[in-house]
Amino acid sequence: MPAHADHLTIAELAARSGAAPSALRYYEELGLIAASRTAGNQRRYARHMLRRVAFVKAGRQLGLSLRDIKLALDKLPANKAPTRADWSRAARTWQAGIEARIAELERMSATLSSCIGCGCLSLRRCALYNPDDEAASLGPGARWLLGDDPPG
Amino acid sequence: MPAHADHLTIAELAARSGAAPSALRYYEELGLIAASRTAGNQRRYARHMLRRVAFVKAGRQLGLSLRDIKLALDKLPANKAPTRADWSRAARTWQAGIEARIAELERMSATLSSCIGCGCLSLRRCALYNPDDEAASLGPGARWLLGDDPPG
DNA sequence: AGCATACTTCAAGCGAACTTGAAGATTCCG
DNA sequence: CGGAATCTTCAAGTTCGCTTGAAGTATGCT
Repeated sequence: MPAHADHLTIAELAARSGAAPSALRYYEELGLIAASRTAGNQRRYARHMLRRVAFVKAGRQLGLSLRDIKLALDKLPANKAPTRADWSRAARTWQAGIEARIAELERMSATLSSCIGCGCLSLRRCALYNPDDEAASLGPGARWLLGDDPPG
Repeated sequence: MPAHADHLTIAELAARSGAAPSALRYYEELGLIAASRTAGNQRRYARHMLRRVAFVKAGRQLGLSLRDIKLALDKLPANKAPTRADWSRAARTWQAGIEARIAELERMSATLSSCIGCGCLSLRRCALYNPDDEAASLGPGARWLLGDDPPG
């Protein structure tokens, strides 16, 4: 079952991408990748599909849903090998998101370590040792730890 | 249905924590939070449970599973208000993980921007424009983008 | 041509994290 | 004490991202 010239069988694509065959079929079902078919209805993948699968895995690693990944993939040509510029555009889609996520984690990390390091002197900002009544006074309460702004 | 003195009804805890009542019951089922009961079997939460719920939400925000969050929560006293030191210990559990995740995202971000910025001169390290054959030569292929080390 | 291996579809299952709905009990304001 | 609003349990449903299995077909070496 070695691949003919420039096409990969599903097992080959699976082996090289690190995604299971069942996952690849699922991705196809969702429209993230595509395959041509042999006379006998078996999938054959163009080599550039490998890159699409890598892109999917990268996105998953970033915590993106397949739906979001598809949005990025939809911007590049489906049936011919994307150019370097195509991939650049797709990758750029994610830069802002990654940076935002990093900033969020750093904020979280700072919040947690201020609780740890300072003995919680800054009660107004300490989500975990914030007196309940103070948290309650903010309305929905303690929500600001989770994305909203702290109260001042 | 305002809360008696120092206990919260499930709706009150929900409103103040931002978690749905159904989620709170689910958390209880998993042992992340606990409640006492009225004579008529309704839940009443001690105020410090608000902090536990905030901790759960913080963990979810970090991308942790409820199972992992439980592991952290299990280290602090279940039925009395944890001390500042207790919370510090619990929060410290997550510091390393957050930092690792930040590092991972930064690595990812760098990989993607090298693809974008440099015109993919560094083909050996560019996951998205890596020639297929090179990726294939690494065995399972392109996996290093996703957590393993790059090949050199 | 024979035969092992790999492929196909389709339906069902799974685990995580909840939500929804039904049927019934409780709480508490007036 | 009446009754609306809230609570209870329990079972089932939902979305996501797959995996598993059954039943049947194709591929490709010898």
